[in-house]
Amino acid sequence: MTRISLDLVRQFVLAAQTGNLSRAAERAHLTVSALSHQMRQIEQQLSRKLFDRGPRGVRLTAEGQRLLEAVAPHLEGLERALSHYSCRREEALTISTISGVMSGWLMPRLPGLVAAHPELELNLQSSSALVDFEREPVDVALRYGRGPWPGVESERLFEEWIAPVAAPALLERMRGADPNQLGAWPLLGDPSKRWLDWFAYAGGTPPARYVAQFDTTDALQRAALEGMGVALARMVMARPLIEAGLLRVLGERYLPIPEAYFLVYPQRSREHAGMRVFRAWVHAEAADYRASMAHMPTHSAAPAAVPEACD
Amino acid sequence: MTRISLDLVRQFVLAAQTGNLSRAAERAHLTVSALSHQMRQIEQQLSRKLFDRGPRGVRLTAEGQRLLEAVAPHLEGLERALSHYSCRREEALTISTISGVMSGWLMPRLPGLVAAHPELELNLQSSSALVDFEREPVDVALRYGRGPWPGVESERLFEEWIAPVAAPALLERMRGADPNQLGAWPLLGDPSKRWLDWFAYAGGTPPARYVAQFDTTDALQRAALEGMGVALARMVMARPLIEAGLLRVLGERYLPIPEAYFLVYPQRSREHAGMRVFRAWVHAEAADYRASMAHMPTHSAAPAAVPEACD
DNA sequence: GCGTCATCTTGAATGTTCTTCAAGTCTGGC
DNA sequence: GCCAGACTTGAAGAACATTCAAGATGACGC
Repeated sequence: MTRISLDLVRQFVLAAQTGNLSRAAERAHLTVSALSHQMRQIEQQLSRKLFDRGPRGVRLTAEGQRLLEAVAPHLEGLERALSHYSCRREEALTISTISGVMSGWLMPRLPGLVAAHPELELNLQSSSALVDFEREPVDVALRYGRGPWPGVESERLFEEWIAPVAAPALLERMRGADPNQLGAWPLLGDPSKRWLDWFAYAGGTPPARYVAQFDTTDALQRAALEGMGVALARMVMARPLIEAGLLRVLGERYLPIPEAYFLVYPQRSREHAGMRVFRAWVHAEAADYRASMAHMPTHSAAPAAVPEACD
Repeated sequence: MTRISLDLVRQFVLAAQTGNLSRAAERAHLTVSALSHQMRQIEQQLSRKLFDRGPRGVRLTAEGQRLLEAVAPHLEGLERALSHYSCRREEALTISTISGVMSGWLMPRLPGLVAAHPELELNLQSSSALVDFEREPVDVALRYGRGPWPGVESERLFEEWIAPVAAPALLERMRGADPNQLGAWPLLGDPSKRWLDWFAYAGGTPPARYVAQFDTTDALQRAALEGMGVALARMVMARPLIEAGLLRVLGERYLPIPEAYFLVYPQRSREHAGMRVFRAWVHAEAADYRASMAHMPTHSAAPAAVPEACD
């Protein structure tokens, strides 16, 4: 027995409840001819005559009535479930970024946006992988990398700097050590492998080994906060911690890296109600952030060997 | 928002419950590639990532899990409803014919078939319209007409005769009238308009008007039984009543007409389990019936003007 | 009985979607 | 590092869906 197409069943219910193929076809955005073919097809699949056709529309046969009663409640439940599921709140703007950027840059600034625009509804998501805008209900992402990326809009927001940071407790323990001779300090492995770049920039000898290796920036940062060692931190994430006194920068230098932060979104997001507001706000905040980072003592550094892109 | 295809939802549930696209594709009788495309499509339609793909199969994301839970019960209900509905009992042979033939010819003989073949399961349907074998779950029909009909097998069973019949009560009331002078009797209109043929065959003058007109043979027969008038009856239907004494033939003559009875069935019915048995039996019964009708006094008559075909 | 109208049907042509094929990617286990 | 299993991807071909145009049907009004 042939598998009955559920889409055909759906059309049958529509026709049955409308009682008129012409009107049902309109509702389905088809010609009456297409619907007529469909009804014939389902009758063939079921080997049953479901409608009596007449010049005043169609009437269900007894069997058609039975089928309608059997399937309509389930179909309704199914449609309702799908409707709930796929009904993204069009008014909520869905923003995605990695958790470090979320907590270190976006969240501290968001109260300003919410205060200025109470009508905005935001949906915030942390993710460690690049957003697939085709498959995921994300409207916009703050993405770290070298950009631009194909198929999406990529608007540069601000650069990134790295510097060695450590917890006050560690500094206390290493009281007599020279903060410019990092080779003698307990260093935490860098997920992005930038210690060599740092030593090339600042001079000195890299250590033969690190205290531990980490696969995410979050884990690295937590280890640094615990005083496990010196981390080569990204400023966008570390800066609030530094300003809070939870971490200290060793020395006075910051190394700019080729990666930057971008506002990334697919074409479809242009039409989103909150997109214009959010985008303008992010660019303004990024400009402020760039200005506040402008007093950093910097030199041009050689590009890092391995590019990394994260949302 | 695009309408979600229910057939895609069904495939999603299959893949989700199988937890492996390759095996699910086998179950769906597709290549894994087709299923992969489908899963991608539904993810796009819903703008959601439903699966995490891995080398050991697929795992539902949280959203995929939510969707599964939301739709699975309804889908199951729908599939069950459809399954019940479309599940013809393959072992039951569905036979259709008009009610007069059903009661006058088939039913009186069926006990013989059932006794000889207790394993047979029959589904009997009366219908006044020609069976549409494409749309209706009928395996075989006894059809009246001139045959053959396109798209189906048409096997001739036996001829048909007509004769004027009346109830004993009417005969009693018309005790002094000549049964060969029907023009003087109260005649019931014939649905097939054959009174003119009869008078051309038997002589005499048709009446200016009939007692009443009827749109079906059943109604005509009932009126005759009530003694309303003389009906021009078809023997296949009237004969049991005549043999029961409920109706009498006026005179000694029977007029053969061009229409006959056929066994009609679509190609697909050849494979039906009970078809061979039923078909052989019907042909044997038809042969017996033809033999029993062979002693009827008959002449060749002009063909009737309007052909009629009924199952 | 005839004409009109609304509705549905039908077959063929055209457009769209689905499936397969072939090549590729990814990951875990050895 | 290699291999196998599982899934992905784009293009080609197959299958299906829809439209178009002509036709059929039945109810209604004249």
